[in-house]
Amino acid sequence: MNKSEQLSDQHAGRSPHENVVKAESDGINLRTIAKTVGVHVSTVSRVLRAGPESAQSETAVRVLEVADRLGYRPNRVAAGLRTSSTQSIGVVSPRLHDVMVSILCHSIEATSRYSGYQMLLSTPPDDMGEQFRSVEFLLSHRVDGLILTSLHRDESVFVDRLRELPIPVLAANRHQGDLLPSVICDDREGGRLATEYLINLGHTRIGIIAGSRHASTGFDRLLGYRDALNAAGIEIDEALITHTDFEAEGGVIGAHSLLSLAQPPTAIFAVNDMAAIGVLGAAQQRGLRVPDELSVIGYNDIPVVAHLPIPLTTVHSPLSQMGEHAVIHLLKAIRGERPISEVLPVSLVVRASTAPPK
Amino acid sequence: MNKSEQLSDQHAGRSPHENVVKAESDGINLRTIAKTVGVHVSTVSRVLRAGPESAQSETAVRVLEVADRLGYRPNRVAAGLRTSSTQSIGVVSPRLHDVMVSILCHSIEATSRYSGYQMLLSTPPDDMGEQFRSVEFLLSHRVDGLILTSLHRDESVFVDRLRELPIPVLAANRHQGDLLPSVICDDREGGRLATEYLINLGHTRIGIIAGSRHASTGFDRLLGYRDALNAAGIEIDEALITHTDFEAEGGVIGAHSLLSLAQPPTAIFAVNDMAAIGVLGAAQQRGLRVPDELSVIGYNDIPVVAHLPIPLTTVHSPLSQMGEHAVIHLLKAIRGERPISEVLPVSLVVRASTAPPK
DNA sequence: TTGTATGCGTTATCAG
DNA sequence: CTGATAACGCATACAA
Repeated sequence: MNKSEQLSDQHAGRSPHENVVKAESDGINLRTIAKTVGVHVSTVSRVLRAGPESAQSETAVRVLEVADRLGYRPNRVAAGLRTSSTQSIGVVSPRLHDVMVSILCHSIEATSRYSGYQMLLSTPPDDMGEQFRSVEFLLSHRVDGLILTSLHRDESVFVDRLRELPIPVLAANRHQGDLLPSVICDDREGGRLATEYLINLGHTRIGIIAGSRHASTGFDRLLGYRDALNAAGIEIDEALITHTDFEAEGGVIGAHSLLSLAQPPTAIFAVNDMAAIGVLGAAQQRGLRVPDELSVIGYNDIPVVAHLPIPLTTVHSPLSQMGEHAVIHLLKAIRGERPISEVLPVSLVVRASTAPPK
Repeated sequence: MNKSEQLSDQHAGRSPHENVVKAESDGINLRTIAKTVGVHVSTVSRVLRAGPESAQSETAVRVLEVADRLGYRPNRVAAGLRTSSTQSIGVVSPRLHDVMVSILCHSIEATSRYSGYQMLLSTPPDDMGEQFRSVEFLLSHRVDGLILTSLHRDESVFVDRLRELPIPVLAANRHQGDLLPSVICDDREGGRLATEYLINLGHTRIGIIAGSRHASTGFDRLLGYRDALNAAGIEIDEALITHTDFEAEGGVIGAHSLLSLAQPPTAIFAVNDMAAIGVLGAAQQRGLRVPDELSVIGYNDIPVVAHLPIPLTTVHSPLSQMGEHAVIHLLKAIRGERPISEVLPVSLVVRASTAPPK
């Protein structure tokens, strides 16, 4: 598809002479080719842009051949200035160190690259002010569209500003009601699934570590938790609901706080896997055997949890699919289509960290 | 430092009128400002480029004020075309889903952004052919420099091509001898430290899961392993050396293969933490208690391993520092300084997964 | 099918 | 200190 990509093989078995050519290749542009072939720049531009398959004329073939030989690499910066399309998308994604986030970004990048787009990634601190600075930064690089993976709830000021931008903006992972088109996983249903499973095992006192208050993911999973308890006719004890961050440390702290209650829970639902790992650690510290004395359930199904000494029961979020779909939707919006939202289905993965209460 | 960043606050409490202005701000460029103020474009360019602190003349102040009011965002694409410097760096980093890699990229991005540079990230499959395609792709976007975090050993063809590029190229994490400047951690010393510690505990049969053969990290850590055994006068049993990938799955497989030996090891050194987690899982499956019946030591000290039910003894690699220094060195090279290499010191972190053999 | 001319937004050079 | 002009590399409307 892209000229320069196809050319890359050319250099594999090159002769000393071609080496010299290559050394000069920094400055190979349309004009160089035009001069070499003896045609006008615009002709070269047209031929190269049409691609090898549609090389009808004699000149076209010569142009392609010379471009190949000189190792021409199109200058997307110049093209971008002219067409005001840089073939790049900006991604604002705090907390890249979180596996869940890095898997998402991995997928976003792979899908973009496959579509001929370059990802410009910014991973600022997780507050909307910093995120908006990243947006401004990416905008100055004239990205064609934006994906934000870490929106905050109730920050309509920033969302309003995002909506005013001259390029399509898409939310992934976390959403903002209907204010921005989004591709997310069905967090509410996932929270319900996890809680319902624990209830079916016989648990009635179920603690939840609900993550950061500003994340729609944790918020929606908590809604699902309430849904399941309500459906089962179990009264909700607000003391069993605790908020922390999404790190293992938060899981440790949250678990200790829950397990120190007068009537401690027999099961804990952590709304992300890292926190669940922290819960496992806290249980160990308190001499509680998992799952016999405490059931633990996580969320997201990051790869490591299947390989823990006690493999974790968790809710599987299709993270790669979420990234892929986010890019697909964004590219459609860039091409002028009306952006649409999507909610991806999740599923429960039962492993060894859950059992009936004793 | 950057104009547009400072301006972002302007819109926080804007009036309806300014809203209208903002809606048109897509097309705000130097010419717009020049026309509004009544000066020439080049004047505007100079003033804006000089910054607010050096606003001497009356005109300069007016220009700045208008730029502010109109919400001017400099077009780095256009500037890049003119100056042939896009204020961006390309990063080729396969395996972004690996926490170790994502922490490194997180740090690279943060340092770049802090320095006014944008990171263009590509995370292709981990083979040099794909990586070189990514390089070509980034080159077409005219990045000012490149960082590669996943070089392969003995692929001098590709390294030669990298050396011929018209921009500075730096290796991070993995190196290629002295062929490319690099910022890495002291993997050989880390491997030695880990092995020496096990030897001092009394272990003599120490298995090693050495990762992929093409990674200098695993290779160097294996060298350190040999160093320590040699120094202790322990003969090296090649049967105790196994190669897998860097995933938990590989650790499981490697551990089972080692523990099935006629004379199984009493300790296993996995050259990365995820593999070590896999070893813990395999031990569990075989009913081996860690650390009493099997000592396990990992590598890198990714955050999760401190919170495992059996906190992992491991070698701490300064990953964030590595990313930071890589960017600093690369930016120096971009400014024309001679690129230098660096080897960062590592340290042993003793936790609960290691003990004397029974 | 090919050539001509123009402009994308910015910066740099030079003259005033 | 400011203004005029050209150029970066490419794409396109238009004319031939």
